[in-house]
Amino acid sequence: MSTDNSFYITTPIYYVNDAPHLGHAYTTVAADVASRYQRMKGKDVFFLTGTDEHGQKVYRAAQKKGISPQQHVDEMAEPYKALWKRLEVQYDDFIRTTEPRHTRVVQGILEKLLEQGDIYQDSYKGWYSTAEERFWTEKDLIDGKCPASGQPVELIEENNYFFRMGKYADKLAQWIEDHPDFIQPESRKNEVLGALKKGVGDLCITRPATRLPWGIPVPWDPEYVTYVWFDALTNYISAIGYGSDENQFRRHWPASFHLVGKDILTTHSIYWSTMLFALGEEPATCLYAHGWWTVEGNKMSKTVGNVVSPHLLIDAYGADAVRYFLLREITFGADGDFAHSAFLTRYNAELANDFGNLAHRALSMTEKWLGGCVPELGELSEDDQAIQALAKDVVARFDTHMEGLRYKDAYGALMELVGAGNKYIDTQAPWSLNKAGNMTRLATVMRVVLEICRITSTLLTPVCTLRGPELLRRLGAPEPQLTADSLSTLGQFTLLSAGATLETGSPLFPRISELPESIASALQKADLQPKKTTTSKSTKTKTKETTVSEETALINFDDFTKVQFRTGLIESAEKHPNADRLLVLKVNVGEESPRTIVAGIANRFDPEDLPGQTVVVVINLKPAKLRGVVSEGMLLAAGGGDVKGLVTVAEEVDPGTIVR
RNA sequence: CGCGGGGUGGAGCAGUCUGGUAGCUCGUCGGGCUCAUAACCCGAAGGUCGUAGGUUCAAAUCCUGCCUCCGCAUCCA
Repeated sequence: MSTDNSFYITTPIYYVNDAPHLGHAYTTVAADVASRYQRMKGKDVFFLTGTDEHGQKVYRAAQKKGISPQQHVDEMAEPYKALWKRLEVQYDDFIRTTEPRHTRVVQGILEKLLEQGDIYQDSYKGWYSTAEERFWTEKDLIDGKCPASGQPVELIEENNYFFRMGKYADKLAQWIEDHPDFIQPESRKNEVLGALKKGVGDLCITRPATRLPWGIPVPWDPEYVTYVWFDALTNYISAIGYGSDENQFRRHWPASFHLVGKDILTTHSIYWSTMLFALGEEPATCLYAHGWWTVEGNKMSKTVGNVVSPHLLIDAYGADAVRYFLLREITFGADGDFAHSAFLTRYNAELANDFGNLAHRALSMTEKWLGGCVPELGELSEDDQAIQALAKDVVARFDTHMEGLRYKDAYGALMELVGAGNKYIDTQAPWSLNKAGNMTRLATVMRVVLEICRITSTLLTPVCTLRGPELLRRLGAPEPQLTADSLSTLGQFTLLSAGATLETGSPLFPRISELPESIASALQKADLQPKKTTTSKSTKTKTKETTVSEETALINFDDFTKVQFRTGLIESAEKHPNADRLLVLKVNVGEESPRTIVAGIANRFDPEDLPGQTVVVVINLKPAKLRGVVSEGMLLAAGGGDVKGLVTVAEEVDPGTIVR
């Protein structure tokens, strides 16, 4: 059993084949801030992240590059480590699932579970697509073919090993009931309970090595390798010495928090918890599922994602600001939108105007009128006592919120103190005290403000890892080392040492008045309008975006003439019977009978609005079947994945007129 | 009947579990201050909390129906 002083927090291990993006950064920064805060409080912190390195995709990517899978994953793990460094992420360990210390543990667990009868062999039957190298269920198939490739599938029956997950389902349901804080946020709890109610079968945990050569071998049967979840989830204990260093393991387990994206909550709660039950261990204290970011109102995709590439953000705004925004902008657990305009607003309002400016005015007034040293704290007035009480209250509330990973609320509380500090300066009017020559009172007032800066920057240090300590240094305050006791004294106005030299310096968080050039051009490339703060809903959806982007490789005129365009008159349009985004159109292109054309424009157009419109059609495109309907051509439309308008002809022309 | 999340002053959100004067940030308007990063402080305008009904002394909050938006999945020739 871990001690009360232990704080063990994990991120998911990220799949090496993917490039790190904002989502990865979000989870990891959240874990980092929590662990830094707990470390500051004197907890025995262990912060684990890492990479998931097995599987078909990795194997194939390595083959493509002509290197060994191990070489490949060695290379691919680096971008993660590099990003964490730039983002000021301070993990205690970075586990990779190809490391012997991990594979050994997985194999050990397999053997243990086999021995106690929780693993058995059975046959697995399914439709296998050689082209896609994966199984499909009966209802996935389209016309009995592979839905992805259209290639034939075959019914394969193969033996595999199964974990008796179902055996532990009831225990898990009970555990969730008995531990109301186990799954956070609470709204997610019902999701998991719902999944449990639907029934939990056993889990297939192997694949034949012939098909999946890149995985952890099943120790007693070299014909098989361990399949993804069983391998990956085990990282949370293999990294802390399970099966090898009992003392270390007991010191940290059970983990305080597993941070996961909401998409992998169910697997984590069900697969992982039942695995732990089978091993005779408790699950983590809390499984926290956070939400997803959209970008400028759009879901993340490759192009859209570039707009918020973590490196781009760090270059443009710096790690402190990025970290702060991620945790401050949205409720941890809920979804949120990353809009650069919102970023600037948040940064300017809170870090630059409110906090940075508070520190700057405090330091420069003290320098100007009191010789640039920490002044003595005199007798406290009523106002002083009020703000002192607020400071203590804010520290306490901040702590409560941080313990529950309610970052937004924690920083909100901190901003209350900052606001109170600004107001305090205004009401005390130190400039008047200076003019009146009331230096004793002036000293006290400035001391109070400086102490507020100290308190704020101390609590901000876990998230603003650069400027937080920087301000403390300028205040002549030592690096914060809190203990459970000192947390209660942190809010007092007596911790700076009178007489210590202050350093005003340049503003800590300079205002950013314009969207950085790099961001603006990324937005343009991705064809995204930077959201204006005042844009109303109606204009947002109706605005026609005409930006043309994409540099395309040049083609010959000959190449161009290969594509035949004709005008086409839409005669009818109806919804695709089997796909939400598709419309099935009959289009007259000057031939005897109209063509059937399937178009992915259902998001934009209602079927009844289309008949009678003249559009431009590619007529010599190879017919293709889309969700069961053959499409004999293609409509031209403006917009990439997101259709914005059809290409039409201004003058009236007959159907079938050549377009070039 | 695929799964899930929303609809709260101009914008973005909190509050909904545990009914009881509707809150925060930004923006707008007016005023103040001058130490400061064109910043800070004060005040004001602006919402019958999507809609219809129900329960209740009392509903943003509980119940039922409906409308609507958005993710995921199938899918964008």
